[in-house]
Amino acid sequence: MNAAAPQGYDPHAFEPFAVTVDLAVFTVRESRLHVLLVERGEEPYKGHWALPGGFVLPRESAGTAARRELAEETGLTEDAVPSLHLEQLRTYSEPDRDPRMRVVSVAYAALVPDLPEPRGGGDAAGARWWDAGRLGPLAFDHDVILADARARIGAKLEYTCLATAFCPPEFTLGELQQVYETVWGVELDRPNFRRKVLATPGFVQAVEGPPRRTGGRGKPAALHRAGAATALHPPLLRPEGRST
Amino acid sequence: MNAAAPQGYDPHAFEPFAVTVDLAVFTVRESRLHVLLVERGEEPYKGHWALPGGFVLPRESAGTAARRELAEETGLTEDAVPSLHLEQLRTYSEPDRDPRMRVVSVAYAALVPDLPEPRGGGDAAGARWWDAGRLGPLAFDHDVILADARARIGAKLEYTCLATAFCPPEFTLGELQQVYETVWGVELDRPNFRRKVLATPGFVQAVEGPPRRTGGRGKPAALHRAGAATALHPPLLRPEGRST
DNA sequence: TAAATAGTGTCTCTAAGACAATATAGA
DNA sequence: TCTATATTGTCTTAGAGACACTATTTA
Repeated sequence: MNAAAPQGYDPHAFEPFAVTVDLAVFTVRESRLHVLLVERGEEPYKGHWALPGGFVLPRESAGTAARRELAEETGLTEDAVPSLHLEQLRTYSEPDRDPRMRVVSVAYAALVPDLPEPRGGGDAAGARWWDAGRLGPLAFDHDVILADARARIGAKLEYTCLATAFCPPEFTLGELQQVYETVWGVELDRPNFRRKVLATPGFVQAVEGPPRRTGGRGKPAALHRAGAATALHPPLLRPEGRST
Repeated sequence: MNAAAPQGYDPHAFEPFAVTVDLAVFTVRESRLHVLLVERGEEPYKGHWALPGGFVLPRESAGTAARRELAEETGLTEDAVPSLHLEQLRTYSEPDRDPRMRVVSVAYAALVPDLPEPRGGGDAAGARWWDAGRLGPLAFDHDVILADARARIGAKLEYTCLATAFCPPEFTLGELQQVYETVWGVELDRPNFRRKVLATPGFVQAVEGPPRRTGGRGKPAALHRAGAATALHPPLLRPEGRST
């Protein structure tokens, strides 16, 4: 953008680039990784499912557009959305990724706790959660975006405290472990997981009041909140470097 | 890009988005991290230094544009460029990041071995290497992009075999260690570094022929090539989690 | 009681950190 | 010789993996 424009370049003369955002919104539901998809009502890919997203408006950054879309698609209240984890993934710009026109899409990954089914605020009329392990082909290049998003999230669980973003404000260590096991597709040893989490300062903080909560019929578990730490040193490496 | 366009949206009616790439090209020179910058000859930021970059052409992907710019700016031959490490960093899209028009820029980081001063093939007339630790403010938001790029590269040295991308085809373990020390800004214990690198299958492979090379006046070191591995399991963590 | 989940303790082993000692070059 | 770099080896310690055992709930 600092180099001279190509000879004779005039931004208005070329077919312009459209810039959009696409969102891979993940949650953990019933021990399965789920992703929020919307059904396309128009060609191309009519009837296929796609990642939610939309145009970046003329005075918006891509990040702002992504947060706006996230609020619209999840139907969450204004004050709940800013606390959700949303991170830029990468940008997809193959010339023919959309047959209608030249569209460059900035992809984002969002992590949310288990939410009710979306009641579309905007375009999300046909939005629902899908088991990320049982998806047919998605519209456009969204299979690739989704795979990249899963890989990124799985990797970040190793060296960040991101897993708490999947949990409600108060959670048990068992629930936190479920997040790791679900995203990584492995089983972890409970005592060792517990030792690691508690040994990392700021990962979680115990909720002092002795209230406890049951997960079914065993012993109630102590509740925790997300701590202030964001990085995990040393990391919590997934067994054998499998990537699902 | 799947949601309906905003009411009355016509791609030609709005001020269009321009899409560019910006490159943070790094090398290690004389034990210092260097970055390739170009001097701006026009307003805005005339006389300031900036990351090399340019427009994404109508039939190009951003990745293709980045590789094209990398070839132009480094002045390398066609066959040398494809082997260089080039990775997408993230996209910068604040509405006012360029005062002239709406420009969305996809940033890339490139790692190259120590190269001669660039003799500009194209727009790179005023291109040169700068010590990344002694930079004045750059044009546009390029300080932010550069900082993000350094952080990413430093982090990736921990869990990938990327460091070899800074080295010539054959290198000594001391040179490889220099890469880590320079990028991280720390000193590492030589025997331990050596043990770790050699214990990671596929990180480096010894060059069998007993040719050796001197770095000054000590004992000559054995030569190695980059191996086939890309990931580092377990990672080579930087001491104390400092981020320079 | 049995079954299920939460939590504690312990042993082992890998690998990283510290650092001594040896090897081979140039000045 | 001395100095500088490369290379090998050893001791210690932090932390992960495996797993036995105890605690507290519901059925």
